[in-house]
Amino acid sequence: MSITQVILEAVSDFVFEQYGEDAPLQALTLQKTRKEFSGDFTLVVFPFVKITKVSPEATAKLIGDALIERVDELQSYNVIKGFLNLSLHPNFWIDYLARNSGNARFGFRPKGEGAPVVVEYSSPNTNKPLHLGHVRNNLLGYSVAKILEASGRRVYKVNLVNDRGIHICKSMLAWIKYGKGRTPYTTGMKGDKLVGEYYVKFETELKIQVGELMLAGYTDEEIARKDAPLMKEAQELLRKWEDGDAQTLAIWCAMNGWVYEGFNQTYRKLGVEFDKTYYESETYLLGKELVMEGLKKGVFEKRSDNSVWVTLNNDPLDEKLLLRSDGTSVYITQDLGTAQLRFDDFYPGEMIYVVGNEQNYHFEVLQKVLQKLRKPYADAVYHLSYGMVELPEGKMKSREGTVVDADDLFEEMVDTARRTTEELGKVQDFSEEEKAQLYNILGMGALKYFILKVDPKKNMLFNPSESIDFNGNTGPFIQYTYARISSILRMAQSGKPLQAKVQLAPEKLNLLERNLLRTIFDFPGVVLDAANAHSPAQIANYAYDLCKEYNQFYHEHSVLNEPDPQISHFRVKLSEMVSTVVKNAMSLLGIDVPERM
RNA sequence: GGCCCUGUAGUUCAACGGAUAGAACGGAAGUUUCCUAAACUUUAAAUACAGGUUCGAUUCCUGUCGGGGCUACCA
Repeated sequence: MSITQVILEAVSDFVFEQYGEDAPLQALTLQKTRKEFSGDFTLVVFPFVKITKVSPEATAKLIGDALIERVDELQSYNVIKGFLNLSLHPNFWIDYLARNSGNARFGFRPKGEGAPVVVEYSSPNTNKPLHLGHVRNNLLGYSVAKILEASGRRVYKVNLVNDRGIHICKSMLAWIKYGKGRTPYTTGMKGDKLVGEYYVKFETELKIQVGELMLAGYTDEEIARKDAPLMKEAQELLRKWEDGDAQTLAIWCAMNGWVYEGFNQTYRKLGVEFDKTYYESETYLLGKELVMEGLKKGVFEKRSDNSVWVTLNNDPLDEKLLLRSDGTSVYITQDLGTAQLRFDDFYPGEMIYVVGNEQNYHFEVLQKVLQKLRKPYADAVYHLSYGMVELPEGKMKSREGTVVDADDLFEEMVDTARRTTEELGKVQDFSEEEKAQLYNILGMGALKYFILKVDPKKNMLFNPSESIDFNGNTGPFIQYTYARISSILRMAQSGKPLQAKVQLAPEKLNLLERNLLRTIFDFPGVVLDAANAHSPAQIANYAYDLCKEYNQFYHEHSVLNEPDPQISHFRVKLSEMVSTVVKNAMSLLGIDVPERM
């Protein structure tokens, strides 16, 4: 039982024994004592006043006295207004370090036996290269998966590639017409970039045709778009594809292959990975079957034109199309199929979809449709909805060319890391390979931290003209703290392994050391909270706080130059513990930490 | 129109309904014979507005105003 449980149990025992009432459950929580007051844990006593019938101060004193008597680890308490600040005996903290020192998995739970979680993220289209929006998605998905794993869940990371549909046919068509047989191998271009070019080419050529049609008498641009020869051809290509036309499929395969090679490069750079990749081309048919199932069950309806619809909330305005009149599937059709497939593959207790908040409605609909189908996994669907990444001038728009390309961004970050590091001149003895590795760790770390420290559900702003900072509340700040500790540990060992034993006379424990231990103590709980909230931001903020505190300690107190050998060794072990927590926290964000920088 | 999200220093982000709303960047002023100054210290600067619930509201509720998204036989 953890010390917080011990204390809270003592509180509730005391209240019950003394007043014959159960303490309000909501009141039985401890918070971290704020810096400006002395103490480790704080109990807010206002909710107890009703029971004790005395003032908040008197109530706090009553509970405080009772706790001192009942909990051995407690040394003292103080009362400020209705706040009861509890201080543990220094021995508790010294012992806490001793108990956890050397545990490389501190803060992580072992894998549990419960139902697994499936986390879908990334989910790219094969007609466009990845951009900053995808970067947020990938980082969030990967990190949430890691955090859930650390909280003891079994996790499967899956990707769902949108590899079919009219948009793919557009880039195929443009490549057939204008591509002159260009390939990534003949041009040296990254595959996703090459294919993306033809998607753009389709749009520009289409625009020309639409312009001609408008001149020829069309009044509605929408209709002109639909009637344009290129659009007709694209639709024809889609029909050929669905009919299994060999030549069409061959081109489709080849072009998607190029794209996957490109994506994989980007994924490698990002450091994300998947346990399984689904392709829409392989799941949309199952989706159609589910629609048929719904028709049989009578929860969907077929119209005279053969299209299939579902009515939600008994509201005729809330009708959604599930199958087009020509029998082809729409977005939600294949999502029904993949949900089923995923359930059959993993029997998950939770299916997390990392998808932007512009699709909130879509996922509401998906869940309701699954409920109508009475699928056992309907309630397991969880949409991890995240806000968009905005530029100073607003939303990224591919048409206006304001999209921030993922690969370009990575390159810029790594380049900034190189320049910054070279200016500081601390790693001149590094080999070229070590340097390249370091710049990558730092540049990508800065980017990942920048994105993950923001609450997922909030929109965030990215300003391309101001590069991401390397000072202050940033990834490199945290990496720097880690590198500094590593340096101390190297020197402390200097050949021989560190003495494992932690011991210290209680009166020698100073305030900053105590603060650090108090913060380290919180890490396992932060991991669980972050898992419940699906929020890497909580991990990021925690890591920053810890590093901030360590840097203060580092500035105030010397570790290796401390004359008292017991204190010096204690500080080495404390530093080692901090570095473990920092490394573990950053690993949950998918961020590497360097031994030197 | 309907539905959903969101509004905190100049800027980018924090704050299970709890104490004097925290950081960072930028601004101002400092710290290096001492384990890495990508650090540390000091300083000015914010809860859009109006009600309500509560011992206590940035947080919950209502309204107004501002920003974003969705409301396709696109994905």
